[in-house]
Amino acid sequence: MANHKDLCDCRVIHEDKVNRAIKASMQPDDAENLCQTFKALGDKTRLTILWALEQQEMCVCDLAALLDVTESAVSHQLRLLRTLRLVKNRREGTILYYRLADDHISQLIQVALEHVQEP
Amino acid sequence: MANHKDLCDCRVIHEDKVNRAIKASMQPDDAENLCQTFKALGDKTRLTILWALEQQEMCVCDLAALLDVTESAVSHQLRLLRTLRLVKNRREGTILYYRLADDHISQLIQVALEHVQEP
DNA sequence: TTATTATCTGAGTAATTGTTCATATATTCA
DNA sequence: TGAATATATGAACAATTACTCAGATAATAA
Repeated sequence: MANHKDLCDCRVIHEDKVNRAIKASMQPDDAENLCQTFKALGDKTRLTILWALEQQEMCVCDLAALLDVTESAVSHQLRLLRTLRLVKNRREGTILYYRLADDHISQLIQVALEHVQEP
Repeated sequence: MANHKDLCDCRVIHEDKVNRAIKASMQPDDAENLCQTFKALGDKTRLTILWALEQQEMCVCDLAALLDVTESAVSHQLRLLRTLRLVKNRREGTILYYRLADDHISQLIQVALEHVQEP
């Protein structure tokens, strides 16, 4: 992040704008979490997982079959998605069924879809 | 992506679920663009740029000052954001003022913020 | 035209990341 | 208890990526 104490080191055309932007900066924690969340969505495998889970809960090996990758790969990705609270699971015997954690994920995908489908 | 013709190669517990997920798959183009869009949002530099532009239009060198990186780095990132239609610019003399391309970007950040700030 | 300013671009590099493989854990059933 | 199944984990490798540096455009002003 910017070291805002020596702005003068670099060329600045509109110092007022820069200062306004600095004041409006996000909380570092929020910025970091936001970044991680979008990063999680920005991968084909994980996005496909989330899109599938939006319609129905699924287990690891079914997701692996859908994605045509190893179950290990899916498991690694699910751990990341769990950590970021994007998915939850429930156990039924030895099988873990994953589902979306809340409605925000659907919303994010929906808005982004609108964006990319815009003429 | 999955080669859906030889699902039998890998272990599947709920074939119906997998087939349903396959049927509900996104258009490959949409999936790709969606992925690129989220990937663009999933970077600290670009996210900071977008967050700043949500409040006011800014030029390259001001963004460089805000971020404390070279103008070249900002320019590279802005090119990516332009390609994905996340930002637009207008020229005033030699200066290019960048702004968000449409309201979707704000919405995406807003929803994601709600998610990460959830208790 | 030439000089200056603002931005862009290509190449090279260091850091990050997604995958597979091998192995470990956890739950169920005999 | 021990075997079988579903998932998780750690290490290692290949691919991607974000940055800096050096040099190229584009618009303005003298």
